Amino acid sequence: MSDSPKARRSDATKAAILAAARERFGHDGYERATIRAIATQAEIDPAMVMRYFGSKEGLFAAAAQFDLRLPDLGALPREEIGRVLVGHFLDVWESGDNFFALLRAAVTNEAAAERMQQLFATQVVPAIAPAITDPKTVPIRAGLIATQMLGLALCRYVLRLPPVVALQREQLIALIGPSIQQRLTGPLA
Amino acid sequence: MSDSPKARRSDATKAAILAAARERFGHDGYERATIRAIATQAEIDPAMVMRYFGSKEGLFAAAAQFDLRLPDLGALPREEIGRVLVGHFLDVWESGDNFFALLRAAVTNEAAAERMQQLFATQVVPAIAPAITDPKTVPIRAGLIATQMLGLALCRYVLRLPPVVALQREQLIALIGPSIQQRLTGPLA
DNA sequence: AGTATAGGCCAACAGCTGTTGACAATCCAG
DNA sequence: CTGGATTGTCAACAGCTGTTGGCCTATACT
Repeated sequence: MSDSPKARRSDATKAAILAAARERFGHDGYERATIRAIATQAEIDPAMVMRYFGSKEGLFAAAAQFDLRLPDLGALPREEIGRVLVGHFLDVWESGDNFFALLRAAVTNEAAAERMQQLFATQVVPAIAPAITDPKTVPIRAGLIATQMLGLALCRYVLRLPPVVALQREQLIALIGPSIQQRLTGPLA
Repeated sequence: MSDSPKARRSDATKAAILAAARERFGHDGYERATIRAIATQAEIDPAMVMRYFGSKEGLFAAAAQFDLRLPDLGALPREEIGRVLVGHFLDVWESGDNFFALLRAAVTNEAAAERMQQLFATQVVPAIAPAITDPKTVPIRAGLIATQMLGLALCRYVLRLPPVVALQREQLIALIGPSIQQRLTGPLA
């Protein structure tokens, strides 16, 4: 409540646009999500989107800033880290933040893919680092964990492979948690 | 050479269109790959695409039929199956077949996602089955393997996360092969 | 009060999209 | 050679896209 110079009246509109944008981008992907559809859902005029965000790319850049809110792994019992991580990722995907917007867009849009790389480098790698003894192996371990977690999200929420959809939260944690744990604290090969 | 009634002269054109379609769909995704761009690359008129494939959807359906050519896992030493599978998947992704066309499209296109489910059910599950002792666990094990392998392709070839790109073929086989092996022959949880 | 300014809407633009139909060229059987 | 079918080209369509500038209204400041 200190870093906001003035509470402009348009902030509510901006927020509505951003919320609608995350939903449309997440549901339709970057190309099929039209500014007109986003504006209609936000109950404003398409021209407002251009006024506040400059262009469709600008809107996406603003809508694709996410905070994974990864927990402090150093404060956890070492054997539980894997399971906690899996549970946390499931929470993120099933939250209303529409993380799908970034994933769906990153697959067909170069700029979105770069944003995904940034998110990996600035949030995933640092969060995972304290759980790993040999600092040199941090990027590789983080990368391998990303393949498993993003692959899970891809198969479960995007492609909806039936056996992966059928698994319940607790089963997923029990099945994948140990694998993640292995990537963190086990030998690399 | 028996099921082809006549070798029509247009078969070459059809093949050129399909090749160009796989490349454009794979590089740009379903929405951004335009019929005009595909036709230009195939050096024919856009109208030919409509004549031979009916619509853009029809073209994609024809272009998105892939054969993973999965090896007979029953003929392999049990301990090598994981590594062989990882190597084979890397081959598939790096082959000229543009399997990316299906993956990229499946993320933003519902019909393509269903095709991916079909491919999983008709090729991956049956191929993996002979390596698994308890038949009841086949779909779950196949699903978990899919999350790891598709996640690897996503992070390495689509998102291009630097640590995952940096790993070489042999390293990937050494790192991920045992995990796949575990999913196949190890205990489920 | 009056006025500058921010918030919002409308209509229109140029460009691209998938798709279509009419027309020309080539091939092949009789 | 003749006639029909197969290949191919061209131009155009209706619709949708991101984006723009003008215009009106309501708020906030002096």
